[in-house]
Amino acid sequence: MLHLTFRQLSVFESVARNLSFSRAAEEMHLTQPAVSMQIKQLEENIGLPLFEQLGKKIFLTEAGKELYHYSRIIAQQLLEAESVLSELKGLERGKLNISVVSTANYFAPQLLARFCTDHPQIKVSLNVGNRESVLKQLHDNEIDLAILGTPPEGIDIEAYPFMENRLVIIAASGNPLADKPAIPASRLQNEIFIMREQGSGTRLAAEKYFSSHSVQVKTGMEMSTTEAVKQAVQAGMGLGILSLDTVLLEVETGRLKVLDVEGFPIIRHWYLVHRQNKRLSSVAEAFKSFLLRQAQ
Amino acid sequence: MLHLTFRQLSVFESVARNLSFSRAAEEMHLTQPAVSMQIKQLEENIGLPLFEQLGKKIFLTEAGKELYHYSRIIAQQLLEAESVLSELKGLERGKLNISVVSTANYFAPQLLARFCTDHPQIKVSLNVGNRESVLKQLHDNEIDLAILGTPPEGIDIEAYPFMENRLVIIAASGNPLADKPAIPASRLQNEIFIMREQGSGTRLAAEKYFSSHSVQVKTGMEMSTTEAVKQAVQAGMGLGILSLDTVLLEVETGRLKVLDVEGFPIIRHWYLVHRQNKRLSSVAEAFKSFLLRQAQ
DNA sequence: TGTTATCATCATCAAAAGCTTATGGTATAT
DNA sequence: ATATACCATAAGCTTTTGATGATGATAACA
Repeated sequence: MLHLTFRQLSVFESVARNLSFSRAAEEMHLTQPAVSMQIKQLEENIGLPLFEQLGKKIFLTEAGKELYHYSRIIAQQLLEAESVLSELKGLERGKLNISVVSTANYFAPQLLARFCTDHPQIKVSLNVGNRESVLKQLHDNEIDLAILGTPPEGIDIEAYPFMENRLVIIAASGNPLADKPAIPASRLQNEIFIMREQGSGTRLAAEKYFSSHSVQVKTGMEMSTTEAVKQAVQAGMGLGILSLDTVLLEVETGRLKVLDVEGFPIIRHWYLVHRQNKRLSSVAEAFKSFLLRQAQ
Repeated sequence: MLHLTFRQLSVFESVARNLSFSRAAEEMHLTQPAVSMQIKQLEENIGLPLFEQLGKKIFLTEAGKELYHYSRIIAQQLLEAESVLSELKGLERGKLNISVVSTANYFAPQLLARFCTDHPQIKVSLNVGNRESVLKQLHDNEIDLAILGTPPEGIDIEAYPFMENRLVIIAASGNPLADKPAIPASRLQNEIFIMREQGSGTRLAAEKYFSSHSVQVKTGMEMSTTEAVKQAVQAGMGLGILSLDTVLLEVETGRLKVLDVEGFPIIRHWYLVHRQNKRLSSVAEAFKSFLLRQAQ
């Protein structure tokens, strides 16, 4: 196996370029014997002469020419690596791997878009999934950051709230409760609620509300997506509890109504989450502080 | 400037491939702390973490992935360089730069062809020129070897005779001297000779012959090429003195006759020549000994 | 012919590179 | 809860590396 050193190669490159040991020595701020020694060692390593001296002049041997070729390629690659890495050090380049729960998909893209405008060279990989799959990705270290409505229990996690997550009760615009002010919790007794599936953060919060207000509601209908809940509510099949963020558009256009129920909106938060001890890339770090600035 | 070592890179490559410090240590016959230290130094050099540890597992950071990419390219180039150089060490590859004086062009190609048959991978650059230009190339170190009829005077040269160079007097087939046996030197008195230009080795030898045999000949016609001399002689314009090697074909077909003159053929030699202290490539060395074997 | 430019060699020294062993911390698995 | 698998860190040692300055040899140059 060839055991060269970068030092040897770069000295060699200089000598080959200048076709002079002395010039190379000057260029590298060395004495001439130092250069001679490096070249000698290199030649011993390789087992072939690289230069030949005829009179005052030196020439590259065939082997020297070949090595010069490779040493330039290698130097080139090193330079390139250096520049890529130093870009990575700053914020000029890099990739942000982030996953968000599907509910967050209603606002996360805008946030990312704003971030990308500030850092145009950055690549983003945004994953949308249900809570479970996002947590798995986090655990498998496939992503740098995640956005969740409820930080997971595991101690291995750091979670930062960065935005309010207002849960509201929505109804179709034709619902009798629509536009009624100050609806008491008890009025919800026996109402039909379209819910997300078991395990969703929103659902947990809703159930906590119902039990703490001692209200029994009918929760037979389970939808696996927020969109399905909205559709069902809009069709008048019952009431829904959702993040305000996910229904902004429908409320604005009057297709859905937000009910003014006692104890609502339930104010929760969106959390930016990453594994503890995770060494965030500078990009991820930047996005994190970008989001946390939003918190104020 | 990035100051990496190949050691660091190769250890890094192993760790990145195994995604384990301990496996890499085994693979490289090192202890695990040794690996840790190499990686740590590498990370310090670069200024970025290359791995992150989450629990038992380690992962490449973004920077690590980039560096892995480059380290593989560089390793690849090194391997390639290694193989090219080791081929150069043997006789599998390489280039032979040789120049011959134009006269030698009548036999040099055959010699080269035979040599190439034995070493098919070798590239040959054959240059044909007059003596002056060949000597200049030798001096400028543009060629490894040269073939000359007369070794130059300079002390800076090594010359090896390897083949007889018989100078003969030729005449057109209709010449009255043709086929006469044992022509005395005096018979040449006042004959017209077609000669090569001043400075050619052949001409020098011829003039030496004439003066030592006290013969005056007419040497008005100077030709700059051997071919021109042959044509002129064939046309009956006079006699010529040339290397036997250059007229073999014409003698065989009867177009030219070799005269049986006293003191002829003048036996000289073809010389293989290179600069003193020249570090011959293994190919050149091989060709040299190939030619010298011909000498026997 | 002497002067100059250029590379090789030698003796010597300081710095660093590179290891190993021992030990410690932490997350995972049992 | 304990054991295990991993990596980090520290101390100490040897070897290698990289340089320097002095000196020498040789070929080109003037």
